[in-house]
Amino acid sequence: MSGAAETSELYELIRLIRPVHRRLARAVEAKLVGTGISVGMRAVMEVLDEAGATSVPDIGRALFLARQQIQLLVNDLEKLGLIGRHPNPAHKRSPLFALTDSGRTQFGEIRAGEDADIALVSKRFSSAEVAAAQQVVCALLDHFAEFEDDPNRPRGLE
Amino acid sequence: MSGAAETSELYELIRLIRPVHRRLARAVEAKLVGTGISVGMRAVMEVLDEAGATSVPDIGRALFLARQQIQLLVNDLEKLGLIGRHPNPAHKRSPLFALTDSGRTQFGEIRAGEDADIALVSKRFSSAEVAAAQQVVCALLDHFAEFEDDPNRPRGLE
DNA sequence: CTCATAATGACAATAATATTGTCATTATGA
DNA sequence: TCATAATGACAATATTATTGTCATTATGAG
Repeated sequence: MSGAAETSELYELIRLIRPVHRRLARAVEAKLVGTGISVGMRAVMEVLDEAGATSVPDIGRALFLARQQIQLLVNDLEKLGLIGRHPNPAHKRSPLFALTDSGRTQFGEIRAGEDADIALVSKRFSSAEVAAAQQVVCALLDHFAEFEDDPNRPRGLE
Repeated sequence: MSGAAETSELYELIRLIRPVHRRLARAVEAKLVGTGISVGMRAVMEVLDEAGATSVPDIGRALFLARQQIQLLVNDLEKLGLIGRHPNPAHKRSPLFALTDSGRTQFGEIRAGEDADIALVSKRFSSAEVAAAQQVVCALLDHFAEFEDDPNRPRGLE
């Protein structure tokens, strides 16, 4: 095993984050043209597909976004019939939202199209390389949470 | 060496990109408070620090941003005296911009502060791990360029 | 050299995303 | 019971990014 990485190596990785974020967003957007689904709406569908019925604030926490932002996306998704609301046993005013059959079908098609592209890249790398990338990026996410004034974080004593 | 990565592994990495981008931007921003320098202006300074005197369109290409965006940032940086213009032998109307002494000093201080944070993360990983991460993310950047309608790309025949 | 084409600065408008604020209502927990 | 936190709803704003236009200057093909 080689020694600790140089700071400059990680810095070069960080410099790639903004451009790659823009390009991924564009790629996702390109596959959504004509569906009436935005990138944000797709992100909410992703959470619901993975976690099942979820409240608006919890979706926000999963996506590191403010609940106000999520509320708008959820409203749009409900209008399109892609998600539906269900009683929340834990909170009378805050319903749970889950994908409808239509929503699940459409999201599956979207994901299948995306995976076709992702597979082209993933096959060029070993499992270990992708895993390392994920761990490093995840560490960045954790470390730089210190500057986050997350409006959704559960408030303890303060 | 293990075999090719699963698509799902790379997908999980991709899901981290947006949140980590936001957090890194916030972290950068936090260190710029009080300097009058924005994240965008800092990005331009980074290009000039690395590449030396550069024209506005070339800065845009380096950052994958439209020249119109760069022009605004460059105007602001010039007003602050952080960059200065120099004649461009290759183009009469398009001057080259370079960091002034003041700009170079300030950028150096900014980078030093950033590196202190980055070092805390980089020391947790091997050089090979960070290199793998960089290669994977770079491959994503390359691959998803297909959806890019880059307004700055040099036009060939079309 | 001439001329069509591309690049550039400048200005403008818009869109998309993200952030912040507020308030009435409902839950939660001490 | 009561102070505190969470939530939906509505609103405003900020930031970033994108797109459009036009006059001027370069560039390169012929």
